[in-house]
Parts: sequence; structure tokens; C-alpha cells
Amino acid sequence: MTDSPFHLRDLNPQQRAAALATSGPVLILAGAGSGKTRTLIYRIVHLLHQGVEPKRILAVTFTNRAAAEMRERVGKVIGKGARGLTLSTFHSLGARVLRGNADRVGLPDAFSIYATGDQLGLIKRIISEEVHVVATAGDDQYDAKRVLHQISGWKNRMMDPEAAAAEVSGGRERGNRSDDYAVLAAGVYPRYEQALRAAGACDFDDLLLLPVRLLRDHIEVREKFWNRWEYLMVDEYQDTNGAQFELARLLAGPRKNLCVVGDDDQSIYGWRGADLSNILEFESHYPGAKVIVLEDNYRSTQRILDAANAVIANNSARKPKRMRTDNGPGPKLDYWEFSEGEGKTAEELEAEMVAREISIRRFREHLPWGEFAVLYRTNYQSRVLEEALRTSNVPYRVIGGTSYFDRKEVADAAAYLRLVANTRDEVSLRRVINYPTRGIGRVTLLRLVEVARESGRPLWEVIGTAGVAEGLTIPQAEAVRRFGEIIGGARAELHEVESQIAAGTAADRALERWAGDLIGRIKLEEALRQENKNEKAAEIRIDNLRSFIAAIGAYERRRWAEQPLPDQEDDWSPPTLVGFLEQLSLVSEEDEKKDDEDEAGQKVTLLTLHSAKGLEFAHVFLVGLEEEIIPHSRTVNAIAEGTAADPIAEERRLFYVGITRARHRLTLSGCRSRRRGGEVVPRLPSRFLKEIPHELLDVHTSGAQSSLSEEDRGELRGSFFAKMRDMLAG
DNA sequence: AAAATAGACGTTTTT
DNA sequence: CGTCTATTTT
Repeated sequence: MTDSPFHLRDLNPQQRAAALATSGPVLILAGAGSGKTRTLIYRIVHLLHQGVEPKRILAVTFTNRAAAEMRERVGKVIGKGARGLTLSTFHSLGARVLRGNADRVGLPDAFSIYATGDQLGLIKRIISEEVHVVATAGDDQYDAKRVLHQISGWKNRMMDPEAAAAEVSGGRERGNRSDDYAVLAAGVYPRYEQALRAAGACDFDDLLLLPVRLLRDHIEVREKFWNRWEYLMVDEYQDTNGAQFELARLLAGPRKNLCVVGDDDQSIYGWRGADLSNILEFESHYPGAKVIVLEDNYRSTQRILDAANAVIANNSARKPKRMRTDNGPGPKLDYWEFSEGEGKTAEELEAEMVAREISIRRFREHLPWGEFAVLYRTNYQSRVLEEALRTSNVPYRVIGGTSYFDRKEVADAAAYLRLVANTRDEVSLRRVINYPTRGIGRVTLLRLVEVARESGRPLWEVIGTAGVAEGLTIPQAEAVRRFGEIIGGARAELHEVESQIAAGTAADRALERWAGDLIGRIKLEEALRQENKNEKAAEIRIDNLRSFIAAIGAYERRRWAEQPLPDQEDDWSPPTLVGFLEQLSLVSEEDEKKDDEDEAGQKVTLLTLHSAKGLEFAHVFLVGLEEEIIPHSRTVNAIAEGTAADPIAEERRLFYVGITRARHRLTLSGCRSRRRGGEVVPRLPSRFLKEIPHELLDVHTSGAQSSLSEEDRGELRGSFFAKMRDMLAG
């Protein structure tokens, strides 16, 4: 590789080799901080430089955030030349492949996408109504989440209900509780699939699985996509599951221009079906693949890397690699350990240390708040931290947690819209049929369901015709009729609005208006006011509801803004309700707010270890480093049951991901006791701490106050005055 | 039969 | 803290 094109001058030799390897299968093993995204971007640049049309390139990521970042950075390097590139998440890609071919996999054009809440509702109903006999075989309450997890695992491995049943009956061991679950799940699985199809809906796993089936069974669909994309890149390949592996394989086709990038040491989604062997055995899946290893770290100090290397070395079954850097040794890592005292719990003291250290260091090093991040294992842990940061006047933002869509008021409004788009969507129908309450109670609904089942018609049709003849009382029949009218009327209006949009005669934000009218007619706001005695709580929810409606308008405008010039044929289509709903389930609120990066730079970031992957910060705080948090108690128990491969190894990788987020300084902390429910329970330090060579650590065990030096106190006061000055200046 | 209210309960990680 | 469940009230 003696010639080195000018446009690749910013890459090191390994990165350059990766960018130049454009044809055939390529595996890039990119360690943490090795410039992976940069390499991918320049690989795209190089493809374009070779004369490849942008629309022939497809890059797939796991998160919308990663896709957005790549789009932005490619844009910075090549500007308008990037137009037409497809940058997508796996799930959005799946939805896109399905739209237009939905009938071939048994879905209506306006199919609904069920998220976890919808899935759980469906499964609970199936367990209670249909598989009850099986479920009571053991006398415990069955947890729908575990059943869903089991079913999802099968779907990720592309196993249909029959295959799942065979697996369960084949490997059945008596008396094993997790096996009970497998039996129950195998009973639920076929009914669950049936219910989804009857509702004209698919779940998140189907967004991968159904495209695989579609491509596998229809050569003409396959060829269509082979014509469309000639070069395929997959980021975070270590996190792909069986269905994603297959989807990538089918899309790459006989050309096999498939470039995958990943790091086996950062595989942290095993619980979601990720199969590490996809990356470990890439070379046998794609014989003749070029393999490039990036081991130069440009991010962290030597001490941080030493700690990371030492920890991850405890995992077996990994591709051997060791990260190195030319950065200096940097300061030692800090480890703080807290016990309760001074009327405060240990975790409160821990959070206060975080708030205080951030304030001090920001002042001392003249850093923006955005250079600090606090990482934890579970979302739940953010509460104490938020509290402490708030009282210390440290601005922060929390990533993840309960999403916008999970908020009840938003989910309710969305259910109305989904029902209008797809009247077969029974989960949405059940959700809204008596909310706000309109006199259709348990018994009435039961009657309707019975009639539907007897006549073999969908519930929605029964609602349109049911009356006294079907065994309803006069007020019941009247209530049902009125509900049918609301939805039916909205459906007719929507039809009208969407034809106007297609014809170009619709008003600005026509869909938003339509939805606003509908929600107004339903009197959701009134219901919220009534059920929230606390006026403020009601106002917050109403605000959420209104911003949900406003989001429809924002979607419409974005769609129109993306409209290509008339001569460029593209896969653009005008805004539709279904399009909005799809975006709603596939794009989180965080991704939406990607544009206000200025704001992000002005705030400390709070996030889970999982969502921290791919990010970096000058100062990273890793809190709650205790047994049963990391490694999490559920994984410790999983070992006892002997189910998953090696859950501790995955927890260790999670810890590794956390360590390697830090550029300059890493601060670890944990508590010796912690509130759990009502009581305070003792805790042990995480076993992973012992894996860090102790000469890399500065240990502070005595609690918060004593280790704050006089100098630090002075700094704190200084930062207080600095804050006052900032306020006065701003 | 439906609606409102009180109480128990449990919280990994995410597209 | 918020959601599902059981109980009481209309």
C-alpha cells in the first residue's frame, strides 16, 4: 500500500488500509478510541472518490445517534456530495424494506409497530386468557417480561414457534425454573404471533426477521435491493444478532462488498440476542475476508488504557489485541468509597462528591460542563445524582430512561392515531376504547370480543355493527356506536387530508391540525385535568400531549424540507400518518434533539454504561461500583441457573466500555451500604475493581468531607464567585 | 356495571 | 415514584 491518496492523509496506516479496502468482505477490528468512525467516514469518502454514486452506499448503525453523527461528519468532509447516501439503523432499514412489500409477509400497508409496552400487554392477555392452564402448572405468578424475553430470543435467532417448541421439549429438564418459563413461552409464542398478524402489527424483532424472510423467499425483491446498494457497511458488528447477521448477508448478496466494524471487547448486548460469534467467526462466514486491526488509541491516557487492558484481559474467547497510545501517563485513577454518615446515605455522599468534584475541576481546568459525564449501570441510579447536581447548581442532562413514548398521555394519544391508521390494531383499540371513560366497561368489551370470536370478524367490525341483537343493553350499544363514530369519522377525515397532501393542495401542517382536532374531540386534556388532582402534574402532562401533537407538525415540515429536486428520483414520499407513527417508534426523543449541540456542550451528561458506548468525555465518573450493581444481581443469579454463556464476561465488557470513555481522568466510586426499598443494606465493592492494578489507583475511603483539602475548599468558593460573575455577565 | 379510590409492589441494560 | 390490582362507591 505504497500509494496514499491525498484525501486519506489524515489516517494512520491501518486506518488507511481499511479505507482503501473497498471490495469484498472486510473486517475492521477497532479497539476503543481507535478512530473507528473516522475510518468509516473516510472509507465512504474514498468510495465516492472512486466514482461510486452516493446512493449505492448503505451504512447501518445501531442507534439513530450514531447514524446522525456519521451523516454530519461525512457532510463536513464532502458537503453536498454526501446527498443520497443511506445511513440508517437496522430497525429503520427493516421498516423501509418492509414498507411496500408488507403484503408479502402478511402485513397491511399501514402496519403498526409494537414496542415493549404493547408486547407485554398482548402477552399478559394471552397468558391470562389462553394459556392459563399451562401457566398455573407452577404456582408462581408468571412474569410477562421473562416470557417476552424468551420469545424475543427465539425471534432473534430466527426460530419460529415450531422450532422453539422443539427446542423446549428437546432440552427439558425437570424442576428447573427457567425451564418452566421456556415451556410457558413456547406455549405463548404461536398465539402471540397469531395475535400480531391479526392486529396487522409487528414487533421490533419482526423489523429484522420479516425482511430476512422477505428477501430470502423472493428473488425479485432481493435483486431490487442488490441493484440499489452495492457497498454495505455495518457499524458495531459485535452487537448483531442472528437476524441482523442474515439481513446483512442477504443485502450484501453475491458481491459481498460487506465491511463490518466492531470490537468484540465492547459487545454488551448479549441479553438482546447479540451473537459474539458473528464477529469472532467473520472470516469463516466470509472466506478470504481482509482483516484490519486498529490498536492505536487516540483518546485516553496511558493509565486509563492500562486499567482497561488489565480488566479486559480477564475475559477469554476474545480476539487478542492490546490498545496502546502515545498520550502521556496522565493522573492516577481515583477510587472513592462511601459509608453512610452525617444523616446522609452513602449514595447521597457519593453523589455529592461527584457534584463537588465536577465543580472544582471545571473551574481548575477551565472546562465546559459538557466535558463531564457520570456513568451508571441502571437508569434508576440517576435520581440521587440529579438531586445532588441540582442542589449544587450544576447543569446536567439525562440520556435515556423512560422515553417520551412511554409516557402514558403520549402513548394514549398515539394509540388513537394508530387505531385510525390501522383499525385491526387490537392493542391500541383496547387501550383507548374506554379512555377517557365513555361507558364501555369490562363486561361490554367482553361481549364485543365474544361476538367477534364467534363470528370470526375483527373487533373493529363488530364495533361498527353491534347492538341490542348482540346482547348489549341500550346504553352500552349507544356508547359503542359513539366510539365507532369517533374513529370512523377521523378515518374519513384522514383519508381526505392525505389525498390533499398527495395532490399538493393541503395546508401547512395539515396532519398536525387533523390530529389536534381529533385529540380535542376526544377530550384527553379534560381527562388529564380530572385525574391529576395536583394541578401542576396535570399541566405537565397536558404540555407533553401538546408537544406530541406539535411533533407531528415538525415531522411534516422535515419531510417537505427533505423533498428532492424533481429530476432526482429518490425514495422520498410525502408525510403520512403512518410515516409519523413509524418515526415515533423508531426514533427517540434524544435523537430528535441532536441539533442543539451547543446546549449539550453546556451540560454534564448522565447516562447508563450501555448508552455511553461510542462517546467520550475528558472526565468520566463511574459510580455504584458494587457487587449486584456491576456485575448486576440478575447476571450473578443467571450463573447459578447456568443459562447464558458467560454473563460475567459481558458485565466486565460493560465496565471496560465505561473505563474507555475517559480521555483525561477517570473517577470510580462505590458505596458500602445502600438504600433498597425501605431499608439500608450492606454492599461489597465490585469484583472488577480488584482487576485494576492498585498502583494505578488513588484510594479515598474515609468518606466525603475529610479528603476535601483546604485548597479545594478555596477552589469551591472561587467557583462560586466565578458562577456569580458568569450570571452577571450573561 | 362502571368509575373512583386506596394500597401494594418492584425497578438492567435498548432499537 | 409510578404503575397495576383490589376494593369500595355511585
